[in-house]
Amino acid sequence: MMTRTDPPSDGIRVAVSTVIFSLRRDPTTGRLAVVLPLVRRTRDPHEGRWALPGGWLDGAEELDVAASRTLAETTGLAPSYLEQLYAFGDIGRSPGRVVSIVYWALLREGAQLPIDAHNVAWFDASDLPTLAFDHNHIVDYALWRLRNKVGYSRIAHGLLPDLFSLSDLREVYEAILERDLDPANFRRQVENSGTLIPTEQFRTGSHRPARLYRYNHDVELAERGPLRSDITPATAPPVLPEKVTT
Amino acid sequence: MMTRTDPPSDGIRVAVSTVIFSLRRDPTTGRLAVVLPLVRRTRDPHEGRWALPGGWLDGAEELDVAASRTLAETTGLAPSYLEQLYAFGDIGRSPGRVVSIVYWALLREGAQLPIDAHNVAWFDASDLPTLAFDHNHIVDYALWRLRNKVGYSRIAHGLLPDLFSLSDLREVYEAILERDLDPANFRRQVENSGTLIPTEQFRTGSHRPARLYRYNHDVELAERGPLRSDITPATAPPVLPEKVTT
DNA sequence: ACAAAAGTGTTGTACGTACACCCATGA
DNA sequence: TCATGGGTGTACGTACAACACTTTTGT
Repeated sequence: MMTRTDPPSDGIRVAVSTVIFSLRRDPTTGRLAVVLPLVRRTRDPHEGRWALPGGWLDGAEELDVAASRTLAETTGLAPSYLEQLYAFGDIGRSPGRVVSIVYWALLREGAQLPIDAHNVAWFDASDLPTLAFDHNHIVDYALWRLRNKVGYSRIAHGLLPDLFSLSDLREVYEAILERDLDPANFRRQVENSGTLIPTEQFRTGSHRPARLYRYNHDVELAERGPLRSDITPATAPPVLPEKVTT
Repeated sequence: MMTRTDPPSDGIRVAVSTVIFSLRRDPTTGRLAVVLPLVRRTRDPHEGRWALPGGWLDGAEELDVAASRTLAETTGLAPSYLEQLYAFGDIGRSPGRVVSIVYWALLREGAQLPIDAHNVAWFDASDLPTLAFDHNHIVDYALWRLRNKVGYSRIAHGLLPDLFSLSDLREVYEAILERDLDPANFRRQVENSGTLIPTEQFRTGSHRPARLYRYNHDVELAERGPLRSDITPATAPPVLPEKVTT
């Protein structure tokens, strides 16, 4: 960059938004569902519409810090996983020229909004209203990434507490993928992956007690390639498609 | 975004850069290698160092258009594939605050630089000098993405001409993955993928003639999820059955 | 005892890998 | 004819989907 002439910063503004996923159990069906918090806009563009939490990037603030701040301000909680999703910068997506660096994050199941949270609410990811700006599109993409990534990484653990049963974990997968998985096969796959540490604790209360497992922190939650080399050296696969000029 | 107070555009500037991959046959070993064009910086930050082609984002220019312009200005050619890589925005990566939206692109084999190209040169991707800014890091990440993506998409075709033999295609994979593949197994895998159309043309000239194939354009070069919904309607995300690497 | 979830066993299919082997051409 | 890359056949191992089956609890 900065190879050409030097007329920078037109009226271009940089924002940071975050798609925050968590899980909530539907009281009627008893099944887990992917939910996300949205904030109601209280000012000009798209006032009254629900939108992703976010804000302008501070000139002295790292991108991921800005995303975390977003999260703290809306949910009062720290994400268990945070990853850059995409930079959305289409000309027509907002009045003026706004480039939004969008992150996506996971919260452990059962996260509660702070009681003083006004204009913030949880929505079922598969049943969203029309959102502000291109945020429906952004959520669609984030969901696609989530569903993809759950297939080749262990991010599902980012939605669970420290101790969980294999059924808990399977339910997370089923909620994300929106289809049932075979309990027997699921057990074997996850047991052979070497990422779970069995404990001697069991969840009792109904039927046969289920052994509780703990996540093996020696293995990263998700491979990220050479990004943030201070966290992940190098190994497996990520994902992210787009644009074909062929 | 834009949910908070409204003090936008600090001194933040937005740049667009592109990592452009192509292939070149090493004259001595006869093997294909991944190469990319770099430009020598002629002004202040990191003057004299090699850097990724790029420039400031124009306020009226779409992100991918800016990336394509970059490509045209440096190589004079149109990319066969273009995809956003990542938004790099660390505070210390450049004097002032610069957020770089980085794309990566593919050029068909044998692309030539325009004869008037000064301060532009091709480099072997696995043998780069110290580049300006964090560009070594960026290229590492782009290479990682390329190697990953070649495993689950057909982007390798973006590096080949219209007609190619199976050996040509295999050589592309071998160059990207930096390891030899079994010709017999490679043939079957790619034949069973349904993405190649055999022609009645053969490449003659040495030994047994090799049948030439054409890329089946009914199949996308790479899965792209819900991005650019004008191209990908609402149906066709990726593959990904059960698989749990948790 | 019964229902239901926890957990084990077994089998068939699909697919990748390794490698032996035949085919067609230029020199 | 021989060398070489093009192309086919086959056998083995792993991974996974399907599903029958056993175990352990609460009621």
